[in-house]
Formats: sequence, structure tokens, C-alpha cells
Amino acid sequence: MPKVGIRDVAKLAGVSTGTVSRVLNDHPSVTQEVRARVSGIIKDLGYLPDPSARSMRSKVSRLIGIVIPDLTNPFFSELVQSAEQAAAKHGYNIIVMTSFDHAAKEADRIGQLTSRKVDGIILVPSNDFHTLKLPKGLPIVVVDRLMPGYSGIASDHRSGVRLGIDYLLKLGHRRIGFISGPQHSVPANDRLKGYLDAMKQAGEGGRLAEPPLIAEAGFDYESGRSAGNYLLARARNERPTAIFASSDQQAIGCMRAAYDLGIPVPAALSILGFDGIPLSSMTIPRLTTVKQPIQKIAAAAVEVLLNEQPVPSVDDPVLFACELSEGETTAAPQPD
Amino acid sequence: MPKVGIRDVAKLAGVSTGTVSRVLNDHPSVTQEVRARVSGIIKDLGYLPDPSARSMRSKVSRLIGIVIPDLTNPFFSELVQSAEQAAAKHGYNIIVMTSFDHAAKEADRIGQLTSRKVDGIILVPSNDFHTLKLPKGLPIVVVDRLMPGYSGIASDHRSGVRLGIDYLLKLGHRRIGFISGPQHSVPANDRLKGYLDAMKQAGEGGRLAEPPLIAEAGFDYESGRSAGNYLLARARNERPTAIFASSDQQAIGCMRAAYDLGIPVPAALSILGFDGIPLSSMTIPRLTTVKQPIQKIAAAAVEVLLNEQPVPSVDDPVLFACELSEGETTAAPQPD
DNA sequence: TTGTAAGCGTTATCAT
DNA sequence: ATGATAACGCTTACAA
Repeated sequence: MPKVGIRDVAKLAGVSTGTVSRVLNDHPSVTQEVRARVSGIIKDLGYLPDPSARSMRSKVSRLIGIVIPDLTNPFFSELVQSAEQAAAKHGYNIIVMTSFDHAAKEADRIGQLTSRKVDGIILVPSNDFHTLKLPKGLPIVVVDRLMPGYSGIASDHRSGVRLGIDYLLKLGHRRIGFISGPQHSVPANDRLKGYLDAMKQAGEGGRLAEPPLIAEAGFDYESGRSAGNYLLARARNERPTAIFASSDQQAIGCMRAAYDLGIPVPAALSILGFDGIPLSSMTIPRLTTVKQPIQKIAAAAVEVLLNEQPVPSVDDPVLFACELSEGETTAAPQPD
Repeated sequence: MPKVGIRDVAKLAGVSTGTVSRVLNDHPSVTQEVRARVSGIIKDLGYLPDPSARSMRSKVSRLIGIVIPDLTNPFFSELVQSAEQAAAKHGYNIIVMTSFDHAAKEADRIGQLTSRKVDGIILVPSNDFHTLKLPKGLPIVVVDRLMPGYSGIASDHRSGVRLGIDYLLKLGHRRIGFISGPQHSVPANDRLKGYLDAMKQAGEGGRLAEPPLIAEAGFDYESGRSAGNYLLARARNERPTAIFASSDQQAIGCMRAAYDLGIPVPAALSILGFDGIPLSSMTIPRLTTVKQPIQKIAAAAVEVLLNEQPVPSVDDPVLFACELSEGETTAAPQPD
């Protein structure tokens, strides 16, 4: 069966290819009657416009690229899935690419997407993003790890952390430890700032966050575990009664550390995570965590790229509020 | 800066556009000298061929579609990531789509990919795949959940399970429970068969697998948990000393159930998972599991689509061997 | 409102 | 081995 093209449709409908094209693109200047007839024929013939030909003329590919550091990270896979959903609603499709947090790979991926003529790119920059020059002229929205100078969308990490700290304070904790993320990570720093702010404001009541109560680490499980070991390796009345981790994976690593040290959670140690990945509700005990609104972020990113939402100003990113998800790893502290 | 096209390259190189095109496509009939000169100009000008124009003429999009039930499932996200890697090596990109295990959505996605003119589709069918008609003429390789009548690539679930059972038998277990996957799932059934085979063969030594030692469940955490509860809700000398789950998530749910019942793992109960997702090494204690060779599967799928590997015959799928990953959830059984 | 026709940037055919 | 040129299937001025 010879493939059916726009001409076949035109011929059968008794109109010109131009009119068919107008119907295809919802151009207003087509009679209801003609539109109906043409649409009918299109359906009957099962005609599908060739996206390459379309894109070549119109310069619109209906493709969105998304570049993330690691699809294996549940946070990012949920982000991609949400973006796919949002894009599909608008007739767009998603090309995924992984940068492995490697700036060179990332630049390469972005180049590929550019030459693919995608209509926009959703980018979660690699951690050494500073090396990166983004192509001008192609709409790019930076997500999660905001970059100065580019419009971005993310959770409000800072106030999200505050949410968590306030919760711990309310439970009665005073020696609250913090596992921060990697030094150069923007969200990691925002979270750290949130912690410092909140502790400072807690003032005399909350013991000042001294460096010893802060451990720097990667966002991963193993780093969380060793950070936990570090924070817990001191006398009982010196060590934190609660630890706030910058990621759920860290928090789970920290649970492991506590377990290995024979410190019961939450009886002798409360642990709080950040992200709200599905995994967080599968641990034993279930992790209490600050949940990021991933779907909102993804939907907003897509809408910005499709101009359904104003492009956020370069120095004023769109931030979505986090919410606390109570699990079983937090409780009131034991007296010393 | 006016975009640089093939003509610009041709002009500067003092050749025709045809020759440039030949260089672009590694056509053999181009002098080394000319090829070098043209390539140089291409680099200098930063010329990137327009994929739409290319695709329109050549009918090749250098795009591969991948349709999976759920990107949030770590098994599938690793599959997608591996496929992206493999495709990139060949200059191909990946369009991801999620079916949410919904046949209608799945059909829609496949339709989209078809009209996108992707060069091939990697499909993990939804669980009610029987409703599905795959388009003829477009290379499709079915992965993981094999479908009778389509060429497929997967792990050898059956012998993978056997691997696990043999391991448990060797540890001394005889009452080995099994949490199966959903009834209509092909891999679930393969795993179940593997279990029945192995137990049968264990013969007198291994107690015959009666229905009560088998619990049917979804692949998810919650199902695993209730299946675990079911299997463990009996007198100590009646209940299994080891449970083999059909997925890691089930196994983790089962760990949870055991924990809630006060049954220590692995002292009083060994638990074995299946899949080998990253999560499996993060549990407390670390899960022993049968690991699927996801990367091999993804790479093979891509190569089949690109004709770099023979298309597996319709009734003889390519199966890759699993391997056992020893964790801390398995040990010799306690005497009754 | 609708038809006509000129491209869009390549690749492929046919000469040379 | 290379050049000239006609498609590829559609969108979009411009005309009618």
C-alpha cells in the first residue's frame, strides 16, 4: 500500500493541499464544513503528516530534549516521566539524554539536541556546569540545579529544609546534625543555608550549628553512610539526637550507619531525609522526608518551553514549596 | 549569523553539494584528498546537517523509540539509560514514552512513534498486551516481557530463578516459599516455572512446593509485603525458612513484613530477591538477589534494531544469563 | 476562504 | 570520482 500523503487527502476531499495543511494546523480561516470534510478523509485514510517534512518547513519539531545527570536516580527518573506526561498533553515528545555529571558529555548532548532542532531543552546541569556555554537562541530551562544567568525552576530547597528543621525542633531536638550535599552543588548549598538559617534563628534554644555537626558528602547512599558514621562517632551526650540529610539516599545510608553502631532509630536518633522519592516509603522504618513537588516542576518547565507560561526572569527563578512527609524515623529525643 | 548549510560548505570547498553529502555519509567514492578538504571546511564552519531535511530524503530518522510501563521502576530506568548509551554510540537518539501498563496508552504511544518515523521501537509491553496490534513494517523488538509472535530479548528468568533456588538449597533450606508476580505477566510465569522446576527436581530432599508455599502478588513493594505476611502467618515449623521473591521490591516488602512479625532476617528467615536494582544494595541488611544483565539486554536490543545483530527468530528469543549477587539476607536455616 | 506555487536542506539519480 | 538537478512532503506567502 503506497503511503498516503497530503495530496491524496486533498484530492479525495476536493480541496487543495494548502487547505488540508490549514486544517492540520488549526488555521482559523477554514469553513467548518470544509474542515469537517477534510478531517473525515484524514481519518478514513489514516493519514499521518510526515514530521520531517513538517519540521523542515515550519522549523518546529514538536520535540523537547531533556538532559539529566543520571536516569537511575529516582528523582530524575520521576522528573523525566512527569515531563513526558506534560509534553504529551501538548503533542510533544521527549528525547532523553544522560550526562553522567560530566560536563563534556553534557555539552555534547546539548549539541546533539540543538542540531536535532528540538524546540526546547530541559536541563539539569552537571555539577561542573561552570564549564558550560549554553547555545543562544534555543529556549533552555534549567531545573533543580539552578544556574546564575539562566531562567530556572526548582523546589524551594531553603524553605523546605526549614520546614524539616522546624519539625525537629518542635519534637524537642536541639543537637541537630546535618549532612550536606557536594560543595559545588547549588541545591546542596541552598539546603545548607536553610539549615544554618533555621538553627541560627532557633538561637539559644537550638545549639548553634558548629562545623562538627555538619558533614559534607555526596548525595548518594555510601556518602550518607560515612557522613552518618562521622556525626555519630562521639559521646552520647555530644552526638546529635537528630540528623537531617540532604537527600533520601543519604538518609538511608545514615540509617545504615546508625544500625551498624547499634543506635536505634527513631528511639535514640531521628533521621530526616530530603526529596521524597518512592524509596523513602520502603525503608524500615519508613523515612520521614521533605518531599519535592517534582510533577509541578516538570509541568512548569514544559509549559515555559511551549510559551504557555511566562519565561521566568533570569535572576528570579520559579520556586515550588516542598512539603513534609511524616514517616517513622523521627520521634522526640531521649533525655541525655 | 545566517545558518550555514550544505551549499556554503560546497562553495568553500570548491565542490558540489553532492560531494559534500557523500562525505557526510561516508560514501566510498570520494577521494581521500577531497574528503579531507571537505571535512575540514565542515569543522571550520561548524556545519551541522539538518536532520529533518536528511530524514525527509533518506527515510532514516536516527531516532529510536522506547516504550516502557513505568520509568519510576528502577529496572526500566536502567534499561532506558543503557539503551540511550548504546544508541548514542551509533549516532542515534532515544524518545521515551511511558504506558503506565495501560494498553490503550501503549497503543497510542506506539502510534506516535510510528508517525514520528522512528527507525525502530524497543517495547516492554504492558501487562494486558494481548489487546495490542503492532504495526507491521517498523522494526520492533520486545524486551523483558516477551510476546509470542514477536522477536524478543530478555534475561533467562527461568534459569535465573534456578540459580537462586540452588543457592538456597545449598544453604540447607527445604521449605522455600515463593512470591510470584502477577498472573498474566510473562516473566512472572517464567520465574514461577523456574521455581517449580527446581523444587520438583530437588525431589524428596526439598519439600514439594504446595500452593500454600506460593503467594501470587504484584511486583511492587506493597504486594510483596502482604504476600510475605501471608507466607509467614503460620506455625514456626510450618512456615518457610526462606522466601524467594520475584522482584527486589517484593523482597523488600517481604523484609518489612518479617520485621513487623518480629522474624529476624536472615537468622530465622532468608530472603532472596530478583532483578538486582541499585536499591537492593541499600537495604538493611543488604538484599541477596538474582541480578539481570540489563545493559546487555539494552545493547542487544539497539543492535538488533540497527541491524548490527541478526534479528532473533520469532519463536526463539535471545536470553541472557542472570547472576547471583550475594547480600546479607540469606543464611543457613535454623533447626525447627 | 481557498488555490497556486515557491521553497525548506538534503539525498539520489543520471550524466559526465 | 564528481557535478547538475530533480525529488522528498509539507507550509506559507501571495493571488484570486
